[in-house]
Amino acid sequence: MFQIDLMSRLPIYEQITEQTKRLILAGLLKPGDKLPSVRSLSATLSVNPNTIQRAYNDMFAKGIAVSIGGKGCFIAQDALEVLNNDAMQKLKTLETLVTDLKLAGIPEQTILEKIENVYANQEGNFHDSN
Amino acid sequence: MFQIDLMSRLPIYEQITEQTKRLILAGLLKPGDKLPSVRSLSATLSVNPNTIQRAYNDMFAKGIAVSIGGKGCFIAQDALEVLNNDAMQKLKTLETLVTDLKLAGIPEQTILEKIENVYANQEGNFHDSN
Amino acid sequence: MFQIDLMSRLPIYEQITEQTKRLILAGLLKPGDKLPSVRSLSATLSVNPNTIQRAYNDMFAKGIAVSIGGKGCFIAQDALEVLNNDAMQKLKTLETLVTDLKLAGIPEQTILEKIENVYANQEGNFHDSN
Amino acid sequence: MFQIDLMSRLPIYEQITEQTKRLILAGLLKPGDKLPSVRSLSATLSVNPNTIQRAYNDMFAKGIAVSIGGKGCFIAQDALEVLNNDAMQKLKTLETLVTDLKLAGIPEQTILEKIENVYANQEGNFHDSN
DNA sequence: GTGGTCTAGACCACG
DNA sequence: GTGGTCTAGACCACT
Repeated sequence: MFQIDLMSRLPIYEQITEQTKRLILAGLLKPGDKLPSVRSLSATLSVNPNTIQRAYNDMFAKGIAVSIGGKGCFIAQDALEVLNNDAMQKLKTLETLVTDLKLAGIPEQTILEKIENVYANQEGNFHDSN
Repeated sequence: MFQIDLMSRLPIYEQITEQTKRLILAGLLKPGDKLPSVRSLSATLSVNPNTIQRAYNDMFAKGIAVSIGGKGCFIAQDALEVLNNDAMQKLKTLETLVTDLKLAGIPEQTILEKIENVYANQEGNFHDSN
Repeated sequence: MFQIDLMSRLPIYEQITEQTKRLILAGLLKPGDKLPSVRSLSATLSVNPNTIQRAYNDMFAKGIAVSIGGKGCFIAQDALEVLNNDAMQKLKTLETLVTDLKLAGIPEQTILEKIENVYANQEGNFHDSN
Repeated sequence: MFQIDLMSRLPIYEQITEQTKRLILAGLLKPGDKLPSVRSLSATLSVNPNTIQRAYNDMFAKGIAVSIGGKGCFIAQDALEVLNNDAMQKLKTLETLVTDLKLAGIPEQTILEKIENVYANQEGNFHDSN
């Protein structure tokens, strides 16, 4: 379910947050769905339970997930709203990235082709009807 | 010459490296140009000299700049090659970013417009013929 | 009869205790009245029977309810005394809360209006003569 | 500077967050002020550095404080905005608290007197001119 | 069983 | 020196 890169500059707990976000955007996790328990995910990923807990706390703080007493952790009902705000920020990142590419002499056509490819590919596209 | 954001997650020394790269791409710094001395830049930016030194070491390691004993630091002759490789990596980053935006339900048109805007804007555009 | 909020930081068993207190204060439950059986309340609220039992134990310990072997659970005769002590504690909580609001720059008038509103509203007001 | 109650139901890290909030509201900490270092506060309070770190992370997430590289942690520039939102929530809490007190038979006059006392007391009142 | 908190101690990156 | 991350292991509260 999750793929951890120990060498990444991104801390493990943020990797889990990020991947959870993507699973939600991809429709593989929906609001109300249960997340794996701290201990089980800890075992699956061979990561300390504290680190998993921290990832979950991170998601609680961001409003992506909620914790229910001795029951477990669940995707928040309004997780999608949070993720939409995220997308707005990413659009800005894209702008500076493209500016860099332009300065580096990359022709506009090259970039447009990349984008065509992404949008032409239907894999993982669960939101067409939304 | 440089603009440091103390709040950024990007370490200060990397901010200096990144901005130097942009100045080169923008043509404001050319191979052979002299970089400010560690002490003067330290004073200008109100940044610890160690941090400036680290930024310069970073650029030496990447082949963007060279140190000439007793004379100072200069933009490397083959700095532009290095920056071209950089651009290739950024193209990949762009691809995952666009994939995320697609999943978030951002329409392709929105992204294409952003790119149009960047390329339509002639500011700082010194490398059209590359 | 009870309204459980699974998301609340307040444990479920305390939510039941608190709401029982309010029902007593509102006069909807009187000393000697029978409380629902653990099993039936468990079913009604879709809450684990252990949790209901814990809530009842909580109320026994506080002197709000009593268990009569084989018959069921009942509101204690001196439940109202217990609740009066409760009110004294809440007055202290109110004081620190108002202190915080004052520090936050909330004008006294705003708070006085809130209180006026509560006392002006006659709903559920069964104890005016106490 | 901080007062920790190990027996409180409120976790230590939240006690630190809460007390920091009050210090800000009281004007004893202003935006831009430096918070004690993780290690020094850890020593002062005899609390594990991890716990202090968690408290600080909590404040970062809430926008009350910011962390600057190897420099230290500081009160965020817009901390006061965050605290104002906090006050709005507390006003709601006040309302339910007063409702409880009314039900418990506490006369309105008693409550009004309490509030008079708080607002009459000028101690720690740094915001009169704001 | 679940999540939540805390301690202890190590290591890294940044300034 | 600073903060940030992670592991290991313990303990508690709630369901």
